[in-house]
Amino acid sequence: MLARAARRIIEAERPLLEAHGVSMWAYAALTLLARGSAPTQLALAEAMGYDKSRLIKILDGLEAEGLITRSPDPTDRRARVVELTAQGRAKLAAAQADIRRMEDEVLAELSADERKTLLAVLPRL
Amino acid sequence: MLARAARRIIEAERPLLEAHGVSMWAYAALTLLARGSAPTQLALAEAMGYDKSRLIKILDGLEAEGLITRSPDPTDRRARVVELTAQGRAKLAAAQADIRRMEDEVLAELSADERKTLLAVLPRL
DNA sequence: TATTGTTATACTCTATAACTATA
DNA sequence: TATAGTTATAGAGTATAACAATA
Repeated sequence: MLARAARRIIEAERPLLEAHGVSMWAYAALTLLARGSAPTQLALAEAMGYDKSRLIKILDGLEAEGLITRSPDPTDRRARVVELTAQGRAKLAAAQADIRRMEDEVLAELSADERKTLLAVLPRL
Repeated sequence: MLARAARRIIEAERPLLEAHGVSMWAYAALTLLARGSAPTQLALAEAMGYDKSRLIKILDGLEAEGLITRSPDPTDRRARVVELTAQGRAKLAAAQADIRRMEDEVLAELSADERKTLLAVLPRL
């Protein structure tokens, strides 16, 4: 049931993200970067539950579009600090607005109590 | 959040299913066949949200292991009726028991009310 | 002509191991 | 020697179209 619900949401997200020209994983990366809790590529990959080697081409694309910057970490020159640009923040905000709208439509199928419980429970699973 | 929760459950399922020698999609097929609501291969594929051409090798495997039978539909000789064998039912029951145990452990993290609401809400999403 | 099951093929996604540069 | 980022490659998963048999 979880997988089915997740697939439904992902399918609903796909056209919205495509309209903004970002893939699902790119969107996930932007979202986590906006939180600022994953400064380095490895930390970001782990936070996303993604592989560091697969993350590279995602970041390559985002960097080429000017949505993020990669700069060497002064305290450890092996590592690279990934940061959102102003464009990146704008793109994320625009995409998030569309997705929130879609999510609100889906959640409207539930009662207020159900919505509350679902949103409280999901992060704990 | 949905995708993350679904992934967690799927990861927890993987070793259990492997111990029984069935893949995730094979398990899904067995589960739907047990309900008897998807008699033909096409109906089964649609019920699983899977592609009919990908389903073939799943069924090939299940048939080779003696867990299902494929027989021509007398009313439409293009179609094949897929049915669980006694072995198939036994295999499914054994796997389901392990998975239910795992699910109970996960759900034990929630309160009774939360469990009830979650299980009522998920099928509707 | 359309549909069921099947096969083949191309394409994407994923996992793994190696390489570099730093530590 | 170990780690962060990168690259390359092989394998699994997926999508698509074509085909034979039947409707």
